Order: sequence, then structure tokens, then C-alpha cells
Amino acid sequence: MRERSSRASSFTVDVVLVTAMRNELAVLLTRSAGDRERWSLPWRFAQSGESFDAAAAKSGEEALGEQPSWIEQIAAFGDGRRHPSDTEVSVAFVGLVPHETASPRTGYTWFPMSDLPPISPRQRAMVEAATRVMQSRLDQAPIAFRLLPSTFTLSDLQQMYELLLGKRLHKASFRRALQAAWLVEPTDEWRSEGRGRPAQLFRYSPKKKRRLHRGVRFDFLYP
Amino acid sequence: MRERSSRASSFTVDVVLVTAMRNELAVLLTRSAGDRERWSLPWRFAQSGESFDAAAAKSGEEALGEQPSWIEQIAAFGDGRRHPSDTEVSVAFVGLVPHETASPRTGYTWFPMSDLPPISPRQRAMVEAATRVMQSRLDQAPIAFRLLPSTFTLSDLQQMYELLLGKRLHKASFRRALQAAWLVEPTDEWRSEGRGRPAQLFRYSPKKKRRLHRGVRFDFLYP
DNA sequence: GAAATAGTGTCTCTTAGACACTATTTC
DNA sequence: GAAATAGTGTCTAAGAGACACTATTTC
Repeated sequence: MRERSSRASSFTVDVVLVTAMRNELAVLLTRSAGDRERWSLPWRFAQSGESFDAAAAKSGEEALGEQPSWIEQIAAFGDGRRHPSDTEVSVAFVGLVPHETASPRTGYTWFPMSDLPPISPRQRAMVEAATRVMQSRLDQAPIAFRLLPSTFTLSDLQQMYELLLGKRLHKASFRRALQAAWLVEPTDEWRSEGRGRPAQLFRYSPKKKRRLHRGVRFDFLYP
Repeated sequence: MRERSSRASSFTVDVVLVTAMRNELAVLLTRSAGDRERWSLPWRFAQSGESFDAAAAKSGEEALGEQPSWIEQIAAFGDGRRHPSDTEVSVAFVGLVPHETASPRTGYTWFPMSDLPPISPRQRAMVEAATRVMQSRLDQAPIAFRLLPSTFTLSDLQQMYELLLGKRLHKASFRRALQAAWLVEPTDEWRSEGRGRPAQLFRYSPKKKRRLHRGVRFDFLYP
């Protein structure tokens, strides 16, 4: 039987914590342990006996004081690209955080995804892979909902989808599709945002077995 | 600087090689190195300086004499589940092979996915994750085409999609959608399959920039 | 009142699926 | 001819997007 005690391993678990700030996605970085001038994703050495998911969740909690609302493994990164740990392998996770509850602990800072400071090449690849994972899961998992607080307006939700998809959506169509999917229910609260008519608040509350008889889709181009 | 020479690592690269045999998916297994009574996915110890993809492709080539037509990382598996190597971590890949060219080397055997012999729990999890990855990528990557030989009939293609989706598709709709996607082109060959009218052979040949303005999809159910 | 935002009704055009048909082979 | 498979034309119903409208707020 192998040793299962808790010792440092030769690989790391990294987490790409993502939130939405002012109509753009942001990533949480901290000062790199090795070189305090450089920034880094939160990461830790894997401990034997601890699952990757647990390690990633722990990193998230350490950075934010609470666990991300959604977490998923991206991939293992083991090419020769540099990483602050100097290990050869890192397992990367993406974690989503609603911005309202996302107050980073000291030493952690949100950076807009379009304007990150220099980070190690391996972690740069993780951030890029994280955005691809989020986009590809967008219609299969409640990504947008996990970036929003527990109650939100339909305009909030639509803006989040527009941000994640990178394109404008049609308001009436968006609401029709949402209604057909039985994913949200109205609360009896309304939010007034300064000017304009107040909007009703909704909560994520997936109700029905989706019927889900769509045809085939050929949404690819590359060999 | 770390050592980058080629030495055995403390983790493995495993590959779930998949093909389609007689209307069901099949996985390639070999006798386990440790216990010749048990079966196992092809795997190898990771070598420093060699990328995961290269290691997985090499495993595939070793088993089949040629590289899989499509390969993608599934995930790193690092829970406590048992693996023939007794390492704590394995990086799993899924590789697709057209059945016509898939003649396994000695010691390797195709098993129908619905009736696998006992394999280690970690590798069992890899096989299950592989099917999920294939299904979720089905409309974003040419999964079905990579399981078919270089030329195929439209009925072949539809049957492959039906197998991967686990449901019947409408013939006319399928062909209309395929035509709109500009993914195949006809050859001047026809195949007679015994009784019935011969079918024209097509080849995968993605042509156009997809226009790709679909609306939002809420195809999920779980929180 | 104007401006801004929320929310809805209706039209049209596209498309998925149903149905039915024609076409070409083996038996 | 019957049976089997390939391939297509047409109708219909559902859905996406455009457009225009109503509703409710702040200024």
C-alpha cells in the first residue's frame, strides 16, 4: 500500500477565479510567492490524500473568504511552460464568483481579463483555457447564473450572457427562450436603478425536465 | 533550473481509445502490466520533457500502429481511486479511431463500451468521462467524422450521430442541416450494400466560414 | 413634458420534423 | 413484381429576430 500521508507533491493545483466587473470579466491574481514583483494565479502544492477539487476550493476560499459558486477542472498543464512553482505539472480549475460577494482578501486583486499583468506562461495558458471552457459550457451549465448574485433582473442576466458570448442578444427572444426553459422564478422584489422603470428581481430555480429535442448542430469549422 | 532529462515521473498518461463497431462504441483495452488477469487502458509513465499529448499519441500508436484521428485531454484524475500504476495522478486522453483502420496490435482488444471487463476504478472513471466529453463536443468538433473512414455515406454519418446522441434523427432534416453547414462534399464513388439502392460516398471537407448566429440555448437542468 | 429603462404583442422568415413520394438496387 | 435502402419535395408548426408598442420610473 502506498503512503497516503499529507506531504508536498511535485505538482500544483491552480485556480482561475473569475467574476464580472462593470461589463467585463476579471481574474483574481496575487503577488507571486517566488518573485514579489510578478503576479500569479492562486495555487498550492497538491497534498496526497486531498482531491484536486478540494485543493482548488480551498485556494478559492483562502483568496475570497468563501467558496466559489461553481468550480470545474480545466485540464492538466504539463508542457514545458514556466510556472512559479517550478513543478512540471499543474492541474487548473476555473471558479466562478458573483461580483457582489467577491471581496478579495489582502494581497489579492481583480484584474480585467483584457488587461492582465505579466504572469507565467503556464498560468497565461490556464486563463485562456478557462475562458474557452466557460464559453463552451455556457449552454450546458448555469455559468451566467453563477456569476450573478442570488437575485437579479432579467436585464442583468441578458447582459451577462452578452458578455460571455461577446455579442448582443435580442431582448424579446432572450426572454422567450428563458421562459421556455423554466430556469428562473420571479421574486416579489423590484429594483430601481435610478432612472427608468424598476425591474423585477428573479432567482435561479430550474424547474422542469427539459424536453430537449433539438436537432443536430454542426457548429464547427476546423478539421 | 529544474532537471529536464527523460526520467520516469510519479504520474501516468492514459488514453481511452474509442471506435464504433457494429452500431456501438468500443474501447481498446490490454492486459494489465501488474496483474495479467485484469484489463487496463493503455497508459505510460509521463517522461519529463515530453508533452502529455505526445505521450498519449505515442500510446495510441503503440496500440494501433497509427495515431488516432483525433485526440483531446479529458482531465487529470487524482482522487484516491486505484490505478494499475499505483501512482496518485493520471492524465487521461480520449482518442478516436475509424473502425476500418483500427486493427489493434497483439495484446490489445476492443470491448463494447456497454460491456467492459473489470478495470481499475480510476480508469473506469476515465471511460465514463470520455463518453461525456465526446457527447459534449459533438456539435463543436467533428467527432462523428473522426470515427468514420475518409469516405462514407450520409446514412453512415447519420447512424454515427444517432449512436453518439443515443437517439434517432430525421433523415431529411439531418441532410438539410448538413448541407447548410458545408461540411461534406460528394465523391464520384458509390457503394452498394447488398440490397437497396447504392449510396453516394462523401468526404469530410469543411468549406465555409459558418455564419453561426444562433440564439442563446439553455440546455441545462441541474444547479 | 422628455429621457431612460422594463416588459410585451405581433409579424415574418427560417427551420425542424412529418409525410409522402421517387429512384435504384437485390431477390 | 416485392422488399429494401437512398434521396427529395412539400406542408406545418415552432422559434428567432425585427419592430413597435405600452408601462413605469427620474429629471
